[in-house]
Amino acid sequence: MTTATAPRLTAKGAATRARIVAAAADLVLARGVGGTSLDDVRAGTLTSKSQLFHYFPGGKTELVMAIAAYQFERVLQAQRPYLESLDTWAAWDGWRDALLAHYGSQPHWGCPVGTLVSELTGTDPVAAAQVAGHLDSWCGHLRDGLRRMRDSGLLRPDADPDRLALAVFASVQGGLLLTQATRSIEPLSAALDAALTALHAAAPVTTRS
Amino acid sequence: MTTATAPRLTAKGAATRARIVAAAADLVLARGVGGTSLDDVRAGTLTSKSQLFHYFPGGKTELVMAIAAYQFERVLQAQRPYLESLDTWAAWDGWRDALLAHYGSQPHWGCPVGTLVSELTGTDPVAAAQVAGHLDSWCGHLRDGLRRMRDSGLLRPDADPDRLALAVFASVQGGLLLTQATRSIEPLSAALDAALTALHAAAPVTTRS
DNA sequence: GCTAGACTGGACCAGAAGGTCCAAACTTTG
DNA sequence: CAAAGTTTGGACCTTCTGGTCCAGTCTAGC
Repeated sequence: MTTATAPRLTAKGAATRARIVAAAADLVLARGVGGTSLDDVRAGTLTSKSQLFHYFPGGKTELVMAIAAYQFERVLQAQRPYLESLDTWAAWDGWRDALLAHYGSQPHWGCPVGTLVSELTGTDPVAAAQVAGHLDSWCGHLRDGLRRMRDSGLLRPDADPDRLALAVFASVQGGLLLTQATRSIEPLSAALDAALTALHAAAPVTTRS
Repeated sequence: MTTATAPRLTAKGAATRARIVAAAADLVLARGVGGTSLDDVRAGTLTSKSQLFHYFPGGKTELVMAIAAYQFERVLQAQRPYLESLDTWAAWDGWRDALLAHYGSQPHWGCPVGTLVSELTGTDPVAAAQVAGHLDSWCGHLRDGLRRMRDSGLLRPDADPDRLALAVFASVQGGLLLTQATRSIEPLSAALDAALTALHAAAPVTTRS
């Protein structure tokens, strides 16, 4: 739904659209949805108002959704290839390092997807729910990894992968929120370490990484 | 700074001001700062525009700061008396339950302070930093408790209370973010459990709650 | 090379938002 | 009770914002 994107796109059109999304994503990341006007986007992309509505007939909402998808993809990319195969303790460590490296090197802090959801729930619950789907998909990768680890005996049979995944993901999001608030990577680092510690606590006593 | 509140307040004036803050706090909690106009506040409090600027000469920014302080106090209240004496494992369990009970019973989800910081950083970094001070103060209580626990031997001497506090607090904030996104208390519950598990992992092997 | 359709520029609009102002009503206090 | 100061109402202003419209330009395919 809300997928009534422009009639058809030429190569040039697709490029322009991509340019708009990329630039707008940075603006929104830095200043939030409410703090970014379409005029800001226009100025930042050297386009005109009509182009914005040509490529995003749904207006600002549709643009924001496109930004969310773009940022989500970007964040997933930063966690590859670990995210898809969180089957071993080593993979989790690699994942942790990749996350820290990614967010530590960014000029802006905070999770591009999490902040969007937080801001949108108040003004546009429908859009927020859709963006929240990305969060769930992200969390799903953690969940899948933990399930496989339980099946392979790396976690105790009585461990609850769903709940653990939720907890680890909450640590990531919370760490990023504090990272944004304090302008330091330290909270994310501490949160990830503690989350992995909690994960290890669900391993059989015989195992140890 | 930014403390140039109205000249002097009569009892009646103080009551009006309090009424404005309380009602505006609910509005902002439900719809966000950007989603709440001064006209909304005016309508929701049965006041006039001039009163808003009479009690908050700094305009919307000052009102938002007052809301932040109000919500912060409210959240602390919900964690009392545990928050001030997180010296024992039992206190941590009580704190956990108090948090879950508080947020589970609220009509709106999400942390009133955390979401404010997240939204303000983009538009008003100065105000955001001030509100972030509340978060730090909150986290400070956790930190102090953990320090005392290390001193009393409930945590291993090599445990890092500051880092652990940061991690637990990140779990709370992240859990609340997901709680807001999924409209379920489950993420907060899972996050708190995992955080406490990580805390227990920093206890001497002889101790066990 | 011509036509249909995509692409672009920018003027324009209606409404909302934050904020100002002034005059009236009420309280306090000497 | 009268002056000084607080409290309240609401009209008004300016700027910004998302969104519309139309007229021109470019591009692809016949």
